Amino acid sequence: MNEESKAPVSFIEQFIIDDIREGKNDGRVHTRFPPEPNGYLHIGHAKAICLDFGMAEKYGGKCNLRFDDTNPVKEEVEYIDSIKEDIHWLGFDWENREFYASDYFGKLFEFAVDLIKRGLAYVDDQPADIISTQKGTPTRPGQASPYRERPAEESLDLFYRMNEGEFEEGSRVLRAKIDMASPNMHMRDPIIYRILKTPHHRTGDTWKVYPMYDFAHGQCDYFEGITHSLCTLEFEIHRPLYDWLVYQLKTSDYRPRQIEFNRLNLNYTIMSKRKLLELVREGSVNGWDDPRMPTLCGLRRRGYTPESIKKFIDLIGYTKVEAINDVSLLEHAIRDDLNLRAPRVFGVLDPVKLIITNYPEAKVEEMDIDNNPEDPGMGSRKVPFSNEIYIERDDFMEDPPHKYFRLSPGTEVRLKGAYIIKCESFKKNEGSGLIEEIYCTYDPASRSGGEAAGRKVKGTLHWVSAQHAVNAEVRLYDRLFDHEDPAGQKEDDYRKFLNPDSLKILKGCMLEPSLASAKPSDKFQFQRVGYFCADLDSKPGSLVFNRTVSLKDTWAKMRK
RNA sequence: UGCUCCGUAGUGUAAUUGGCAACACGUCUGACUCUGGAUCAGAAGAGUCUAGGUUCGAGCCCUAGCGGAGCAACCA
Repeated sequence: MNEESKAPVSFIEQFIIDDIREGKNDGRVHTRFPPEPNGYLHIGHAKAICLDFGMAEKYGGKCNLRFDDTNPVKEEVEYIDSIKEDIHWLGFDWENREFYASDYFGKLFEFAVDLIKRGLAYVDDQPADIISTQKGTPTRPGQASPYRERPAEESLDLFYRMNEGEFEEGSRVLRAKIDMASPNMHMRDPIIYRILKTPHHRTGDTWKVYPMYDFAHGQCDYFEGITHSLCTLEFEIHRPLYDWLVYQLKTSDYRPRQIEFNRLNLNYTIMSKRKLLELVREGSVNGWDDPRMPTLCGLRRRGYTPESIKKFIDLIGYTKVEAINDVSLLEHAIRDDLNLRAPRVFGVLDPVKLIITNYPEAKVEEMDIDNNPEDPGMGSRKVPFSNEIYIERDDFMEDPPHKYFRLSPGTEVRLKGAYIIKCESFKKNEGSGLIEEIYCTYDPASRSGGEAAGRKVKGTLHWVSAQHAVNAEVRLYDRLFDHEDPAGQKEDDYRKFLNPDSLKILKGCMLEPSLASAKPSDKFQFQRVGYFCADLDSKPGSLVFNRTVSLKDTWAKMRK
């Protein structure tokens, strides 16, 4: 027996625990993740993936990957590979259980035939708008279709002919015969099969009729032996239909159970696949994997790790409350993760030249600097130091305000891993007001690790030797929208809230030479600045880094 | 004016058979630091949507309201 964890479990996990204890379905746990291949996975899907695969893993069960491909008009093969890649990236595996709803088209068709024979389904010859108005409204019961009592043999004949391609799309549908007066709209003789002549990406033109979601999902669960069918809240109202269909299908005591949880919402972004597609098509972002996108490929390119995403999802939990999560929690999760594993490096984003006037011009020293103070095991590296260096423009002020700990005329500051320097003078372009060069002297005895190294100074700066620096482009990403809930504004289109400053491209950034060999997706902490990762576009000689997330900055906060 | 679901600090979650409302993020202090950003310590912040009821005792149970979300695609 494993020792029980004391952490509280979600209501879903509690259901699973109870079901196991009661011996339901022989105590099996078998879940499924059922994406529709019509777009890229986003962090909201990650929440479902972590639950589906996570519960199976934790309770010794299995989780199937099942593509929900019942609508050939909307679905494309191109998405299938990206979906599989993203799930694997998160660290989950479905082994050989890669299924498709279309695998079951034959069995589903047979089941439909069976329902017709049992008088539980009928072909309706009416057009969509008539069927729709006959359905009534949530407050008013529906009316029976004139075809509702049509003989089974007639429906059967028509259904077969529908599938032969004899009838036009939209001319006839197959409906379950349930209850036109049900307070639940989904029980008012739902359409279960429609005619579609678009070829299917897997079954080609074998079929001319395709099952609707409601007629496929629960039955597929049943065919696969799924025990816990976990989905989002909006399917709650479908559950009676799910149960009704499974009841008609069942041949034993085994029953899959649908449980609904809240979807993931994040502030300052949108999660709708349709809108994300619009952003891509309209060029508001540079593709599905734009680092500003909440897609898994976007987050990956941005520098997020799978561990950080799982941690975040773990933190927000599963409930039935429609919640809007704060991005700062996501940012906390990635900082927390990268803090332990990202090597520290020096990168000057907005360089200004600093000349150490008493340091020999031709001299170069190799400074030994820790790769990660959080983890001595990560070792150290040599960083060249010389008389001309770059520091951050922000790190010098001609007229510093109170509590400014950085460099200004007459003050001292520590160059991280090197010497203490004192600003003696500076050169300013009188036209632009821009500082062009800063002149300092250094204290040779203050070298890190040296005899007088213990001397305290208020500030420590990062720096890069000018002659050794490698040039790079740095992309500063910020939230995609400047409104907390861009999609929730009734009056305004979400596009109105696109943040014009969501991407700032910096050229001519100066990085320490060790970064010259950085490979795409390598992650670093640019000390005092933030976490960065080499972009897919990065190549030796033309380096590109993405800012994943900035470090917390109390100075910046003080200035507000 | 139907049905279903949901209302706990700013945000997200806890509070296993009713027992002084807890944790994380965020915010604010302070300490420490060769990352102002790590870390550590501490603080503020809800009396659990409202009103009744049951009970010695209710966030948990009951009733009635109020508020929010979802449901009327040949989408999933």
